[in-house]
Amino acid sequence: MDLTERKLKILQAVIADFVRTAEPVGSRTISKNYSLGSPATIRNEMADLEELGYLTHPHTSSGRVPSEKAYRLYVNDLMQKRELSQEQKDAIASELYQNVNELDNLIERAAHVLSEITNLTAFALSPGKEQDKLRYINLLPMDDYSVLLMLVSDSGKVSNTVVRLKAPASEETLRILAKNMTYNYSGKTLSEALKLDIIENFRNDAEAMSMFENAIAPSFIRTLEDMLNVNLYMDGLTNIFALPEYNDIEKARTFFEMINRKADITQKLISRGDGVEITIGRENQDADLSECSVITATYHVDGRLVGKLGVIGPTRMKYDEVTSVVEYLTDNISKAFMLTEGDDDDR
Amino acid sequence: MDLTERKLKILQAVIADFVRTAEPVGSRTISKNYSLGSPATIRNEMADLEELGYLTHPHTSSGRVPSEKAYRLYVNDLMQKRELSQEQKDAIASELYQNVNELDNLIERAAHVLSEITNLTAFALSPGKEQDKLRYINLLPMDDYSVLLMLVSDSGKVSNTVVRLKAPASEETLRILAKNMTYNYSGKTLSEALKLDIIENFRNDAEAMSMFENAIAPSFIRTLEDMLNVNLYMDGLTNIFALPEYNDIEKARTFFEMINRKADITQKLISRGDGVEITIGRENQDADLSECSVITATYHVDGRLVGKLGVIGPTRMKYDEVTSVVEYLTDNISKAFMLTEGDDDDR
DNA sequence: GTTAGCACTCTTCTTGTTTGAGTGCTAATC
DNA sequence: GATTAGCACTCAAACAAGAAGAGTGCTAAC
Repeated sequence: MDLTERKLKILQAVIADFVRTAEPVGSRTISKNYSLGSPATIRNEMADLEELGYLTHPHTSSGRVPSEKAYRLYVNDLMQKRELSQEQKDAIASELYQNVNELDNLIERAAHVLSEITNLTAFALSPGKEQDKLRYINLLPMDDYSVLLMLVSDSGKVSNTVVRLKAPASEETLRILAKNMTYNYSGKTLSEALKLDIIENFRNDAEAMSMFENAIAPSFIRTLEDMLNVNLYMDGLTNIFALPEYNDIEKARTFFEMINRKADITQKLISRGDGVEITIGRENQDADLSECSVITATYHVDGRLVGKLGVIGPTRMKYDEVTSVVEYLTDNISKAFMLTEGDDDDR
Repeated sequence: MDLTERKLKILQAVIADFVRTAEPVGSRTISKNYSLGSPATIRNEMADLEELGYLTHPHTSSGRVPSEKAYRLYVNDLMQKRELSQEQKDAIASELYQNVNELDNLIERAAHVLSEITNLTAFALSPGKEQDKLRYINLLPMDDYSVLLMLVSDSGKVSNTVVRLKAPASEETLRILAKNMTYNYSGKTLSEALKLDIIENFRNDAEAMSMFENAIAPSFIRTLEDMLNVNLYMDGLTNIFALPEYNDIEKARTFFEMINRKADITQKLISRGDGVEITIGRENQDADLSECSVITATYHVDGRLVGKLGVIGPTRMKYDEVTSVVEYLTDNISKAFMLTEGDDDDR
């Protein structure tokens, strides 16, 4: 089912025009702007392309619109990587190469600049921390009845919980507890720590044991889970208002409601493949995404922490440009993280 | 300019009907549903009310719509506090009385339940930390060239930054630095700490001094600022799609764009009065808010930490109900915070 | 002071018409 | 045999005219 040279060119022209204008593309337009033959010839070719499933017809007397199959062909075989413009690179640099307190902060900025450049809705997932190891555990007295439980992992992720006690704890007890917890958990990965039988280790100290069991342990688990949580950042939600696809208030509404189910989105993102992945229209399974395309890529930090970022938009999108930007961004996140930290020295 | 009893009743009826239906209210409707006289009488009264500025006329042959002045009168003099329904109380309880790691978490939930109950866009501002005192300062070695700077305030707020060093630091140096910082800053409020001349204190230790000046100090300031930041939580953004006021895509767009300028919103909220504050339409100053009403209230935690929460919606809103809910919520946040923490013991 | 009646206004809905972009097909042309 | 000109046909979108309906303001009667 190989397409002739001309058919490919016409298909590409239709895609290019439609992506730009969002209007069905007629034979006249193609004939005028690309020298591929007369309108009649183009029409014949288009009819063939339609029969092959690459183009569709909103109604008898309108121009052609690329099908998902056409976009897929374009993405797989036709499109070429684009070099980013200097402005785009600058925008990314000035957004990423700032001082950040936390890696999450950087990820958030990445989503921001991504949405600005692509004019689409962007999102980024903070790195999964499964492989993080506990590095520091402390119990800090706040007042008589409350203690701050603090955990730090070796990637610098900090999580903490205020624990309420039924009875005041002596500083000594807290010190022992913290020391004991450090001894038992430090160096373990977060997921390992969650699995250990945490009570076992305090058999020989009744007071510590009781406090640990009743108050600390549940908070400890909760804090570990909190550290494991990945965060989803989104930006550019209002960009869709500029798209004719979402001129219909109902469409806009469904989009926002879909994008608001953060847990779903997170899940969907996590389960996507590594590297750049493009899913078009109904390839996305989800009915709410059946008219959208999603482009994601995986970034690495330290060669160990791994997260995802990408955009979501109508199937009519600049696949070449967006793919290039997403790829460029993921390549630069790790670098940016190292550098921005280094910057502190120069302040 | 005192209104007669009947005029007041008619005005109230118009408001009630318009709030419910979003359609201009005609004299027939009022006459039918409230026994206040014949349509003709009502019409005469309405004409008077219009002259007095309480009602307006979209066009000659349509019913009346309450003006901002009418809503203001209603809010000030006519409306009565409503007792929350049991379901509403339950919804709030089940949302607030959960385990939370941080106060911010609770605030976020408050915004969530507020938007669910009112069907409007809700927001909540985490407490200002100006009065928080530094309780704990530590420097934790991560690897040879990076150190985790960690600050804890007495309200349990934790903030941290990974600091990159140019030269490796001995544990001893870090210990001394941390001790020194603790000595100098512990017990100071965050704002005080920001103002102190932080270099002065290390005159007598060249190595510590140099490291502090070059690497730690800037991060220290940044971390303090980070702790002082208030967070803005929003929920129920998509609720506006259900409102006829936002059937127009342009209106929806402006709303979202306005709500997306988080810094502006935060600023605007902070500058609002204490207690319950209601601003109607153009009372909000901001042009983007000229067709909205905003209801906010202040909550307290520990009698010291203070934040705000509220809703934003069209001027046509259930002022009585929303006010009651907002008030009820702020009253319960402090209680909930204490209780949820106590719950840990029972786990 | 209140109300019935009626002419009038203005929006909204429906229906019909026009316009224009674009197709498919046939026949002529290269 | 592929390409192109020509033409009839289709359909959406834009526009206009008319009908329906809700509601008003005013006058005159109660």
